[in-house]
Parts: sequence; structure tokens; C-alpha cells
Amino acid sequence: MKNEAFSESIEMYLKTVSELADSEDLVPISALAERLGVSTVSATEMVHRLKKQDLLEHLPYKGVSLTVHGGRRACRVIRRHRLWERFLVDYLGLPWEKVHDYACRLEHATDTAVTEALAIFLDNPRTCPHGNPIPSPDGEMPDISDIPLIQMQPGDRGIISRIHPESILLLDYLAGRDIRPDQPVEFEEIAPFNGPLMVKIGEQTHALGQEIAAHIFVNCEDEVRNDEIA
Amino acid sequence: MKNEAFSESIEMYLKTVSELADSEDLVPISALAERLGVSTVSATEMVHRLKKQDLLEHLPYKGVSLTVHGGRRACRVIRRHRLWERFLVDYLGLPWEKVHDYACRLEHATDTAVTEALAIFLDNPRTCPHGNPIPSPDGEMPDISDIPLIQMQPGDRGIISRIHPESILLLDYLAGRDIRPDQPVEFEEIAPFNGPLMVKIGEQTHALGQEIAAHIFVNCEDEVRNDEIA
DNA sequence: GAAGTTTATAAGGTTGTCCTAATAATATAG
DNA sequence: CTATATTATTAGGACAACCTTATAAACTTC
Ligand SMILES: [Mn+2]
Ligand SMILES: [Mn+2]
Ligand SMILES: [Mn+2]
Ligand SMILES: [Mn+2]
Repeated sequence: MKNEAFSESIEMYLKTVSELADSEDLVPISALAERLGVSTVSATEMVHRLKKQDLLEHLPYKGVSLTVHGGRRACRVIRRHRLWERFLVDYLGLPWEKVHDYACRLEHATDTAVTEALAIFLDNPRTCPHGNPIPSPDGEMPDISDIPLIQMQPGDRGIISRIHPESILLLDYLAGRDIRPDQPVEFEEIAPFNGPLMVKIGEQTHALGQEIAAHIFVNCEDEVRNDEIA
Repeated sequence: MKNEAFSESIEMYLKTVSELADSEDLVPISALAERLGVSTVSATEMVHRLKKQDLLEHLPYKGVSLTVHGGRRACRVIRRHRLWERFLVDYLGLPWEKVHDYACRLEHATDTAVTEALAIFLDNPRTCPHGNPIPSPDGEMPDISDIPLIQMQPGDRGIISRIHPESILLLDYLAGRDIRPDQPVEFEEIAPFNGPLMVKIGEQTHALGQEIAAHIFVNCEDEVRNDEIA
């Protein structure tokens, strides 16, 4: 039960599987490879290695999922990441859209003792600056019940809860238009032929591509949620 | 003039050369290898690589020294290290003797933007918690005029200025006896046959080995310094 | 100046993480 | 059910950092 240290590479694989598993529970190796910026061959190689270490499972031609063990490791990395983001924004005053990258380096270089002292210093924040929940020290992810903007219906209103998964490109784009957690949203309409979503955020109406709308999560106003009607 | 990112390994080599160069200005590759915990063959290999990149010079059978360019890179790493140490001690309340190791990981994962924001947050501290000066953002090391305890004469008094170079073993030892910067010292005597130094620090008298005494620096009371009499 | 110590180089490996190109297996959709 | 697209595997390498063992060169000391 020793605390073997994982390489930065392994931590990034675990973290990425965890992040991508939120949308669909089996993550295709190709999706992993793309997000990590490596070839599918390299990703496959690594998946095999991680499978051997009992950190994830792989259903060929379907995708990968984390074991309980792997999930805990991933959550620990994510915890460090999100705590650092809070610190960088709240105390160092660094820009909302930049801290994701800074934290992505720090997350691999942070001792547990530092992580927990930081959590106390920050007064145990519940979320990162982009709205994502911070896992517990022992690697448990709080569950949440928001929905992606793309699943809303015309007329629905709500409050942006989080941006997920995060990436510089996306955060940069959103920061440029003041789209961030706690802003009120109203879904106006969706353009035909899989066109963009017209969404009022704050005072402005934006035309958001479907890709982007899948990454913006919203707490809908308390009405019966109507996703299961299909 | 691009800001090529160096590997953790390269950064540690540069930093270590810089630290060891304080005592003697040519650092033997063997000393480098020992401090980095690698074989002399590996260290030699790396020295050649760094020479090719114009980061250091090597006089065979004498030792290595940093180029101006290499010195600046080293100081940048050291700056990050010592700023993190300040943060870890002053804000996270982590133990004086432990933060050296924590910072040794963070120093390689810290963007310039983060470093400078941190410096501002900390109000541009002049020294690390172990008393060592923090280089400027552009890689200049402030010069100091303290002397190692081992160069003091019986009867001399002063104030401990810093512990250098740092290592966990040493810091642990000193922390256990409350030997740290700002404590008053009085050199009592040196035991014969290269024996330990008897030194009064605070209220207590300690018998310190010569190795250790070489790592404790002191600001002597303002009297004519008498090192050059030999 | 010969002996012994320190330092450097040479030779041959290992490991982790990445790559391209080519081929094989499976899934999915018309 | 076959064609096309997706996914997996195989083969062959590259590269940075490490290693051990052995030999050669230079310094130091008596
Ligand atoms: Mn990362
Ligand atoms: Mn975030
Ligand atoms: Mn380090
Ligand atoms: Mn220090």
C-alpha cells in the first residue's frame, strides 16, 4: 500500500480519462490520444501499461474506463489542479483563462502535504474558478446534477455552473465574451441543420457552436427536467 | 532568443553548479554527480551536452563553471525555488526543514508569469526561509558578504545569516537544535585534530562538525575581518 | 619520476515515452 | 451483407537520462 509516485505522463492519462469519462463512460483511445496530443499507437501502448497496473480497463473497440484504484489517483491529480487554479486566480490575480495551463504543470509537482496545506489556506473551496468541483483528499469526486447547454430546450433558463472539460482554446474564447460560471443564461433557439445555438448570456446574445455548447454546463431553473422525453 | 524550456534534469544540473560554485569557483564533476545522486559518467555526459548548448564551461580535470547564459538560467530556477519556500513556510505553515524538498519539485513546474505574480503576492522577499538571497527576475544573484562559521576565530560573535547549500539531512539536523538564521552565535573554540567546533547558538552550546560548520554562514560583528591574514 | 589517486572516456545496456508506416480486426451503415 | 470507417497491432526507430564495467589520461605526492 505504498504511495508509488506516478510520472507526469501517467498522471495526465489518468486525469484525462477521468475528465472525458464524464460525457460517455467508455473513453475511446482515439479521444484520449487527441486530447493528450499523442499518436493513437502511443496511447494504446500506455493504456496497456496502465491496464497491467490495474489502473484502468479496456474493452477493445469500445474504449477505456478507470478502475476504482485508477479513479482515485486521477481525482488526486484533479484535486491538486483545481486547488492551484483557485490559488492562482484568487491570490495571485492571474487570468481566469490562463491558470488552467499553469496548474497543469504544478499538479504533477505537488506533494500531498503541500496540497492539504493549500486546501486549508484556501479554506477548502468547493470548486475551481471554472466551476468544476474539487475532489476530496482521498480521491472522491462530488456528484453534480447540472446539464450541458446543448441539452437545454428553447425557452429554458439557468445559471452557468461550469466549463468542462477545460482547454486553453475554449477558455480563451469564453473569456473573450465574458461567458463564465454564475452568469444567467437563456436558451433562445437553435438554428436548423445542426446550426449554432442562440443563447442569451448576461446581456448579450451569442451564437455558440454545438461543440462549445457541450462544454458549458448549466443549473437549470427548477422545472421538471425534460431530457428523458427524447 | 526564444525561451526554450529546459528539462527538470537540466535545470537541476544548472542549479547545482550554481550552488556549489559559491564555495569554489570550479565545481568538480564528481561533486556535481554526488549531489545529484547520479554516476560520474552520467554527469560527464550531461556536462558535455550543456557545454554544447553554451550553458557551462569545462576545464578537464579541474571542474565546470556556468557561462553568463547558464548562470542566468540557474538563477531563475533558484528564484522560483526560494519564492516557493517563502510561500510554503509563511502562508501554508509547512515546516522550515521540509519545504526545501517540496520547492525542489515546484521549481520546475512554474511558469514565469506565476513566479512573478507570486513574488508580488509575497511582497518581493529578499531571502528564503533559510536565509539565502532571492535572485532578481532576470537572473542576477545579489551579492552578500557573510562568512562560513568555519572561518570564524575563537571569540568571534555574529548572527547566523543563512544555511548553504541546503539539503534535507542538514536542515533536519539543524531544525532539531534550533539552529537557524537570525540566531546569535559565539564561536568558543575548536577541538584539536580537526575536531568539532564549539559554538554557542542562542542559549545552547553545540559541538558542530566541520562539514556542518561550512554550511552555516554568519554575519560577523563589525570588526576588521581577518580572513586574509591566513 | 614512479605510485597512487582522481578524473575522463569508451563500450554496451536499460527504461520510459514518444514517433511513422503498414497491416489486421472489428464495427457500422447503406 | 458488403463497403467504409474506426480501432488495434506489429515492426522498426528515436531520444533523453540513466546505469555498470573497463581503460586511459592527468594530476599529486613522496
Ligand atoms: Mn498536467
Ligand atoms: Mn478549472
Ligand atoms: Mn528541483
Ligand atoms: Mn531555502
